[in-house]
Amino acid sequence: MNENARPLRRNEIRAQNEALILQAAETVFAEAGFGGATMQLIADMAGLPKANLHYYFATKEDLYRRVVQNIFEIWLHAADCFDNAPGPVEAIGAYVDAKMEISRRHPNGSKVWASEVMHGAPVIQDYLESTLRDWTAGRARLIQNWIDEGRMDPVNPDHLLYMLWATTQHYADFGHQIETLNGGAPLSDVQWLAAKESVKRIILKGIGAI
Amino acid sequence: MNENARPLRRNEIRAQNEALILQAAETVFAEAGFGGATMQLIADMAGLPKANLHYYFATKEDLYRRVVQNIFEIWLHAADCFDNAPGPVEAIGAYVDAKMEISRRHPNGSKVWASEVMHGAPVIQDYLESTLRDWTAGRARLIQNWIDEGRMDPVNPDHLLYMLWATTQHYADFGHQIETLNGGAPLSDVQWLAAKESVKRIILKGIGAI
DNA sequence: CTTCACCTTGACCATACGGTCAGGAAAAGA
DNA sequence: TCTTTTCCTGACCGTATGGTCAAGGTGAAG
Repeated sequence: MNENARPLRRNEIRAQNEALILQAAETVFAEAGFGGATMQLIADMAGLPKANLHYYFATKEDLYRRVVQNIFEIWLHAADCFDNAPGPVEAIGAYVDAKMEISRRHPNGSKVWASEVMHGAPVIQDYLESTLRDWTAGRARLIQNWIDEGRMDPVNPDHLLYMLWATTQHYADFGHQIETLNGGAPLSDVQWLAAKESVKRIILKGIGAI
Repeated sequence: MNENARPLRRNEIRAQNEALILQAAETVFAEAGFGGATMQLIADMAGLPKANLHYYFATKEDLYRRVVQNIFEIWLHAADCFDNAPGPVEAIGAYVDAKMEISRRHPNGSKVWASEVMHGAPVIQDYLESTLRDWTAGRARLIQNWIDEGRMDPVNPDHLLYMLWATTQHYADFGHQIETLNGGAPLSDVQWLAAKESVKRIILKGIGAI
């Protein structure tokens, strides 16, 4: 860090180090889980002494909480495309694209999120009960409208949303399994495109939107 | 354990205690992850002293390995319905039913499996590369045959399989999230049925099998 | 230059964890 | 009955972990 000679300003130091730590923490938490992650490992990966981590983040849980919150932001943001779309084909298509892109670009974030939820969401239960619940209810209403307008089959909106989450996040959370089945190589650009198209095609046709 | 007075025979003792420990271990590993789980916690949940765990399972990793292997057995067994079915509708329908039932009856097992894969499959990598790869290749060939016979759309068999895994396992791995969005209550019998039918309907229609 | 607030870090601490072991209890076999 | 094998467990050990702290370094403000 700070390879060039220019001394860093205060704000830069703080911002840069926090980002560095959060990045390293996301990786380590994703690879080892909360319990398996150690502050020492995160510190090594960030290239800082362990004590410095505790200067910026008081406890391991604080650090973890920040990591999870960051992911939740990204996660929610992906849903914007859902709102400004004229109909189910565009909305769901764009949503799948966005979430697949997240799975590809932020696989570690997705894993941390999955791990957190799997362990009973000890840290972000309140988010689930407020923000996520509201978001889900709103999108379910949107879907119901499309159904009422005859633009898609009468499917259960909740289960459709679960299906969208499941299929897209699977490519991040189970990326290692997919990679192994792909002969040990990560999916290529072409394969990612095929995955996206597969998911979109099957779901959109499955709900009678195309 | 051994509530009635009858003394247990050797074989019974061993079998009973191993089962007790494996059951407790599955729960704890699912709730806390490998790193977060402690032998003490597993021992408490099994109602045995910690030293007794190490009598039956030498190390924490041995115990974990056994838990994961048990799950893999169940997982693979669910695939039997795939083989003896006359066509895609029956095969995929039965497979979804079976996997949804596993998600409902063995949510902890599914979580441990997911956790293991998410962390790079340190313990069961060889299974992925042998048994699972073979299984997947065989099923993909089956699907390709159905496509060639014009019994379903020309979809990518691998991505279809991923979709089946993702959607069904989601109900176990993200069960807590679903429960929260369901007002804090577990899915009822009716809701589980609706979930199954939703998944089957969308996928089967989505691949042009119905 | 001086002062002050912020940043850095090696050394340290208490605790909790995985694992060991010796010695006793209980069942199986003779 | 006596012997052998298996099972049980409290007490213990070395280590690794999350977290603390005091002392020193460094950019900003006057």
